[in-house]
Amino acid sequence: MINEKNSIPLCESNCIHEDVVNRVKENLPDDELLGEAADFFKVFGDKTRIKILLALLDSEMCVCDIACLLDMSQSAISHQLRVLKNSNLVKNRKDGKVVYYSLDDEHVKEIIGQGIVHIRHKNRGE
Amino acid sequence: MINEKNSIPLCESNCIHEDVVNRVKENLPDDELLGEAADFFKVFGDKTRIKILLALLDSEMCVCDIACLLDMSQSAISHQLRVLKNSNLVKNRKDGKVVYYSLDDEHVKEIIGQGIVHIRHKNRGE
DNA sequence: TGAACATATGAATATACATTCATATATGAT
DNA sequence: ATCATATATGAATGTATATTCATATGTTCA
Repeated sequence: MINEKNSIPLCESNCIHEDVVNRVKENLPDDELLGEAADFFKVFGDKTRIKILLALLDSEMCVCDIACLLDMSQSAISHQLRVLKNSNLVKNRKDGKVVYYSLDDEHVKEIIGQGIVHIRHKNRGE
Repeated sequence: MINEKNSIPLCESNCIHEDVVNRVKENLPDDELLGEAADFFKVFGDKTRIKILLALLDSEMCVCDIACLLDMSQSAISHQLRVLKNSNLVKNRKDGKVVYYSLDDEHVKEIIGQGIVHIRHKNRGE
């Protein structure tokens, strides 16, 4: 069935509030930036990585120690450290056989902090 | 081959820097809280959801308009809104057939803002 | 009551990704 | 040079999840 001109807007083809949609559309940051933002938060969306970041907030650590701390395999930790490094959240230095990782972003603490604030707020409310 | 007593600590079974590991272990928040924090950030780790949140930062919107804005199906948006609602990031009100969604967390703006700051900083540096 | 419509939802599918396993690389010690 | 060790990495696997599709629910209007 074809929509006639001046018919009541259908949801599938038209917006109900076209003015709102147009205004919001103009204000949205560009798509690529939003994709990068999503990828950034995705990094924090894993318990193992959160733990690694919090651990490094305390002090630099080698792969081996992180694996020991979290009771996980060296390989798993190494893979995750690569993710964190690709996201520019950690950096590393090599000392002989040992590779030490440390934070490379001064915002990590605040970001995780805000997440925890949200949780506490939410847990209190319900 | 069995490790003898007093042998040099092996990475797989022992930590290299036991003191550091022990100190960090004491300072780590409890496991459940970290899991919730990870789940919280996971919600931000999706481009569609980031867009929805940013849109709602501007004004409340109905499902239909959000679908129109993002050029996605009503069903996909509805599913994502449920995720956002379960995370207490959005709330809704019903007006006849139409359901309007709006933000339910005053931190959303700052959290996404920090993500974008990180991206810009990173993109500048390389 | 029945038709049109806005939204919600369960199942299916396709894709992303975390961990494991096996192995490669690099460094230090003997 | 050989061996032990610390880390990195590619492939495989299992699990999580984003979207689609079909359909259910709830509301308005005639």
